[in-house]
Amino acid sequence: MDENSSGGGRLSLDTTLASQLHKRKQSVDFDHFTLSCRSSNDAGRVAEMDFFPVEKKACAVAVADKVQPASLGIKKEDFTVNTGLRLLTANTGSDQSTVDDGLSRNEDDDKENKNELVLIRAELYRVNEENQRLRGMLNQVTSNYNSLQMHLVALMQQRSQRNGDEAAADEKMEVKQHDSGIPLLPRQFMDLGRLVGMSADADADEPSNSSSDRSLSPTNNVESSIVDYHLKKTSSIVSGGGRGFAREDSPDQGSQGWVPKSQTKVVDSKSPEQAQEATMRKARVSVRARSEAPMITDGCQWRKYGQKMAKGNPCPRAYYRCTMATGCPVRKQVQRCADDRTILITTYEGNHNHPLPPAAMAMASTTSAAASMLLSGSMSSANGLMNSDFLTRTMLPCSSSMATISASAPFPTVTLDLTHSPTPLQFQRPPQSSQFQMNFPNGVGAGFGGVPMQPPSLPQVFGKTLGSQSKFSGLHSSAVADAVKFQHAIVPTAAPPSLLADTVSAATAAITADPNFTAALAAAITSIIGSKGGSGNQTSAISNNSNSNQ
DNA sequence: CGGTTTTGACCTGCGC
DNA sequence: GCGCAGGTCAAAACCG
Repeated sequence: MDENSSGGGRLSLDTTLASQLHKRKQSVDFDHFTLSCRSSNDAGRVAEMDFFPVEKKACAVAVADKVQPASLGIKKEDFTVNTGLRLLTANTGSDQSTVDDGLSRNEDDDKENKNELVLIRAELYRVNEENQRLRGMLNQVTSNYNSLQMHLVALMQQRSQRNGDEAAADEKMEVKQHDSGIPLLPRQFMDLGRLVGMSADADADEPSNSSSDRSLSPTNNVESSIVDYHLKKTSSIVSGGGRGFAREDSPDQGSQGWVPKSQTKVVDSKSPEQAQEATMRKARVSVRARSEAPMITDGCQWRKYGQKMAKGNPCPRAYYRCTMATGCPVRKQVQRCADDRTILITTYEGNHNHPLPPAAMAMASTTSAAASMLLSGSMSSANGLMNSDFLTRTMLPCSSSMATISASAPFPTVTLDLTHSPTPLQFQRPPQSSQFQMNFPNGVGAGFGGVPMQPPSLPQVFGKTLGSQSKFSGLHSSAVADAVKFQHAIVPTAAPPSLLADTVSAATAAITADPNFTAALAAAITSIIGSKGGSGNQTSAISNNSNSNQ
């Protein structure tokens, strides 16, 4: 746990506070608003920055409104406003001017100031509460929307099952559309989008976990709910078991943790179709990132349990198991790219069966979300089978983050390629660390740096964009594809609130993960303002980056 | 001394 | 059935 997070939490500030300060005639220069933050483990060190640049004043207020103390991992009692403001507001005005006015008057002013301070605190607290209440309402609405959407999907699936020829007809239509130059959405992708929405829905439907609750007490509820949704949905098909990297197919196994090989054999009585289904669900999330370090920092504790020379790669592949809780089924493989040794490929599988620290939440929820997205896609086509001939491709010039969804058997894999175009949110750890931090460019799925993302992160981002905002420039059908690659680029026209929240969260991730607070915060603000403006840089792409490892 | 890493052996699935 | 490759086990070595 990075203790800096508590210091960073004092960023929280809103318009009420600003107006109160204005009333007090403290000439707070918002053009050069200096905010101080004291790190609890770094006493005396004050990080300062020009918090509200002139041209972004308006946005800055919104930003301050969006930066939830809860999302920063701080408690309400840490919500001290006076510390930073008093110290470093450039021209503190009355407080200091009273020095010459005599002692009694000074005391009166002090009392008055204290009273006002109490009021400000109360107001701030109230606004914060209201903010969280609104978030809860938003969650509720989203939940309702998603459940309706789920109903719709279910109905549509029933319909498509009734009509066996529908799939063929759809393909014909798609080809027809393609010929006519209309951007079209392959059937699988439409289903994928919808079901991804359902993933987020499963998350949102979790009754006892409002967003505020989750943000205050980070657990793995997010990811488990997302993935459990799919696992529950397929539990009648998937009998679990199997061998190797993905043994935790069934939720029961997942919750019980690591199951010895001998025990997994018992449940291995399934038909070939079921076996195929099970295989399809061994989803992995692979992360490609440039690093000289042997391993990326994802907030979890890992124990190496094996190393192998993989075929076609001179670099050995290392196998790690999560050791944050006994029996945690999560594993990861780490290997350097054969083509470019500076690229580190980390492949995650499984879901944590224990509470995660904020630092681990980000990666866990992201990988889990990506996996669930993949699983959604794999089971979403009408017959529950992946059509390996679909190859959809769109590469947009502004896309800076890359993700490949490879559904090639036996392990469908989402590859997140972070080796392109570094962004403001990408911070390197200081040299003394043997590991490094990374973030999704533009905050999409961000949070690898080690701080909680807002719960419905990746699935929501992908789901929404896949479902409603994506534009396919073309459809390419290939019968010789040895690996199924869905390629998809997304250009949101405006950042949805959840995305913005994710961005903020990602920004806080960077802040708490990186000692260079000022730069991190600047990057965060830039990121947020960029997404608020809907300038189109909130771009996510699922593209064809072949993972040589998979 | 307990936890982690190393490394060779072993197991299983898959293709031929 | 055989060989190969991926993945895991577990004993030994290592480390703080």
